[in-house]
This record gives sequence, C-alpha cells and structure tokens, in this order.
Amino acid sequence: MYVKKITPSLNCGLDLVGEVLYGKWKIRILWFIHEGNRRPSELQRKIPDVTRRVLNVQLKELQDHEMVTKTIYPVMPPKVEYELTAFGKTLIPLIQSIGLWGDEHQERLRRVILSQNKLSSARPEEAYDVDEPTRALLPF
Amino acid sequence: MYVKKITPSLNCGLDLVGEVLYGKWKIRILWFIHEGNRRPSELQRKIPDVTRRVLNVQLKELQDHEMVTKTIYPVMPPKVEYELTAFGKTLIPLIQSIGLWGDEHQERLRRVILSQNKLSSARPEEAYDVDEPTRALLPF
DNA sequence: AGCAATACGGATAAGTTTGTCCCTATTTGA
DNA sequence: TCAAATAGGGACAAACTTATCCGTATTGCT
Repeated sequence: MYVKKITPSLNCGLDLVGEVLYGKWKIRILWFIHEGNRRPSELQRKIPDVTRRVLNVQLKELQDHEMVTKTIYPVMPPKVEYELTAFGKTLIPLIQSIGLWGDEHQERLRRVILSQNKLSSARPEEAYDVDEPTRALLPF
Repeated sequence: MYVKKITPSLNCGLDLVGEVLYGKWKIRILWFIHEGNRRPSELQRKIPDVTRRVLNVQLKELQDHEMVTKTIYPVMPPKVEYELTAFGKTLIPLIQSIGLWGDEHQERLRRVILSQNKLSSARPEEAYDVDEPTRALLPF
C-alpha cells in the first residue's frame, strides 16, 4: 500500500472533507451504494470506467474513513456487501447538492472543460448515451 | 503546460463538478477570494502551504473554467486582482455547506484520517482497533 | 475440460498533480 | 547599495493516484 510522504494539512473543515472525498470515483461510489448497489460487482457495472483494482482500493479507503462498512459472507462463490454507515449517510445530502449543481450547469461546464487546452485533441465525440431512465431525477 | 492523455469521463453532474473543483487548493482559493482576498499575495498569506507557482497554476485553471476573472493593473510594482464571476459565486453556498459539514464532524474526521495507515509513520501511537470482524472468515 | 461469475491484492507502469529551483522586472525603504 | 515587495513562468523533480497485468480460489454451466 502506498504511504504518503507529506502530511496533509488539516486546518479547516474543507481540508478534512478533501481528505475523505478525494479520489476519482469515491463520490460516485458513495452515491451508488446509497442507491442500493451493495456488491462490488454491482458497483462495477454502474461505474464501468473504474477498474476492479481501483474500486477495491477506494472502497477500502472509504471503509478506513468509516463511511462504509463491509460484510463478507463466507460462501462460495464469494459474496460481499457494502453499506453506508450513519456517518456516511450524513454526506448524502451534500453529494446530492453537488450533483444537482453540476446538472444545472452542465452545458456551461462541459463547454469550459472541453474548450480548455489541457485536453488532448481528438475526442471521439458523442461517445455517450448518458442516463438510464431511473436516474433522470437524480444528480447523475 | 501539461496536456492530459486520458479524456475524463463527463457523464454526470458530479463528473463535471469534479473537473472544475479538483485540485488540492481550488476550493479554498475560491473561498478566500469570496472573502475578499483578491490579490495573489493575500491569497498566499491565507494559504501558506501552497507555493506561488501552484497557486498561479490553479488560479489559471479557475480562470479557464470561468470561475474567476483576473485584472492586471499596469502599474509598478505589479498589481493583480481576482474576482469571482457570477458563475463562480453560485458555487459558494455549496462550498459553505461542505465546509460546515467538515467543521461539524471535525473530531471524527481528524481521527479517521490520522489513524489511517496511509500516513507516514511517526504519529504518536494510538493503536486504533478499527475492528474488521467479518474479515477473518475468508482466506483472502 | 473449459469458462464465466464471484472476490481480493501484489508488483509494476502510466498518468497527473504538486513542489522546487531558478530566472525575469520595477519601486520603495532601510 | 541591497533587501523586500509585487507578479509571472519555464524546466524539471518528486509525490501521488490510477491503470494494467498477473496471480489466488470455488461453484456451476456448457
């Protein structure tokens, strides 16, 4: 496991939140668990872009940060379930607000992100299909 | 300037927010500008841990993302001021909520962050039991 | 017998962000 | 005259995160 060499600054609330929410997929992992996707394989189907390896790593960190619990059922084939802790649940309204803000401003955000020169050209454009109908009302 | 090789996924609102808010100092930069610290030197005094170099880089990104504007006064010594755009201001309530959540839970957050083994050594003991009772059941 | 599904993680590579070091310039004040 | 304040940025190094590739194991279906 990677060990940090630089101690993070933990001066204010924002720093602290950063520490537990930083991670490319963490917020969405929390959201999908909140939606009832408890098993790793379900989560991976919901977030196809994440690899299983990284999904495991980030779930482990969420666990260490007491955002989720993990239950391993000693059956074969293996079965594992994650759940939000009470603490983790207190984050859900925040995540929802963030997602809603992103949705409200999605055209503008997409524009400023794509027109920024940090992206390497050649976007295959229109890769996406976006949302499953059940998700239409939610931040995604 | 660094150019990304991997196109980020921009499927949902949360992805989009991630793109513009990701960055170790960005949220705090926005907050301090909101509080009236407009000049780079003021911002650096507010966030001593960030280097000037990185502060400039992140300010530039916020500018590209239309979160802040930059005004250069042609005087000597140089004078520069940043301000939130109307768009940037719509983020402030969100940032405030996040910070408040972090403040409310700061003891717990500090504990789980510090007791986590990703931090390099030398934290004054405090064993930390964080039981993983279910773990023992499977051979992994 | 072979393969998919379930799940985990070490070693290593690639990608990305952040930090360090150095250079540019002018004015004011010690 | 020299230091400090103001602001910017190129080249590079270090730190950190994420991805790839492999290996472990069992059950059940074809």
